[in-house]
Amino acid sequence: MVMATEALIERILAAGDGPSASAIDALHELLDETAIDDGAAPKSVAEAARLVGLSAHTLRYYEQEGLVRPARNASGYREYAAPDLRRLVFLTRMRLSGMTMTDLKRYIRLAEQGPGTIPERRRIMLDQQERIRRQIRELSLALETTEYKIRAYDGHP
Amino acid sequence: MVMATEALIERILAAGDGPSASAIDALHELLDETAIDDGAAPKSVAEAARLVGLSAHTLRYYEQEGLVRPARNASGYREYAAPDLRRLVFLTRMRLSGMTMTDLKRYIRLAEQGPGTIPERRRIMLDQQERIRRQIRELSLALETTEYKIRAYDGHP
DNA sequence: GCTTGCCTTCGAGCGCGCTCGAAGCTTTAG
DNA sequence: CTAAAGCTTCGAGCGCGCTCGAAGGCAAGC
Repeated sequence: MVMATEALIERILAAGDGPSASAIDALHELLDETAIDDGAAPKSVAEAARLVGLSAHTLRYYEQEGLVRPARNASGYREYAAPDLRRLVFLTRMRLSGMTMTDLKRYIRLAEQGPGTIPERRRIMLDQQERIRRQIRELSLALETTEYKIRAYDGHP
Repeated sequence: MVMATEALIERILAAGDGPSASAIDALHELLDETAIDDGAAPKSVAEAARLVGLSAHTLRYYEQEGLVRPARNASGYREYAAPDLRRLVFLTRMRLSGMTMTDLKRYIRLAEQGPGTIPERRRIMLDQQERIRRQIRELSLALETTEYKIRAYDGHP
């Protein structure tokens, strides 16, 4: 299963057209969350926003919703350290995959309650995984449809 | 490219867990739009809605937005014939793949203006195709993340 | 003839996830 | 010393795509 997925990703990435300029693509360099350097200086809200391709406004909103709790410096400015950034990457991926704010808030709340909530968190991830698979199936169908239309427009019978 | 995508779809579908009960899955039986029988009696709004997994309310809304124009019977009831149903399947797939109502309206308007608009329609489909590919890449990344979490929860080091 | 259920139009409402702007403090550059 | 850029909080607003409810017409079964 894991192998099938990795092969799939390879295929899709190979089928792409080189490095893209999309803000979202920043995440592609962060495939492994541990790629975020623990030793680096903490990031400001704008830097963190750039990292995950969201706006600073949105990051503040996420904090307000309890999804992330960056430390503050002496002036009250947010400081996103490595664990905060890793969490942001996680949050962004889950949001992009269609997980709702409600579910994400529930998940983070559980995560902050310690290991006792692991079974429930595991369940949430399994459900989300199923939703993602269904979405990929839907997208594949839509992709086929565009291919069909384009072929027709290009005069293929 | 087409081959790579089809191989991809096969993999994903093979990785699934058999027939699902999701309303959206109705579309999977309609992979080929020509699978809709031209000879069959036209469908009511509720039947058409069931076919594509939307609500009757939504179908009326689509009509109001000019996306589809079913005929009416003597009592003013909508009658979705085969071409209308095919269009509904197309619309639903495009919506599920994240195409906006605005773009879809533009596309349909062009389609109703005849073959002169084919270059522009082709362009729209190419853009949509690119968007779908990016989405699949994002979803693959999210899928990996869920797999990573689940493995961690299952105690894999 | 009456009930049941599906159909019609219309306009208003809504949930989600941001998104923005105002008013003010801090830091940096010149 | 000043200006510019970036940070803070707060509350309001918004765009999308439905979603719903009211008020009434039509068709079929008892």
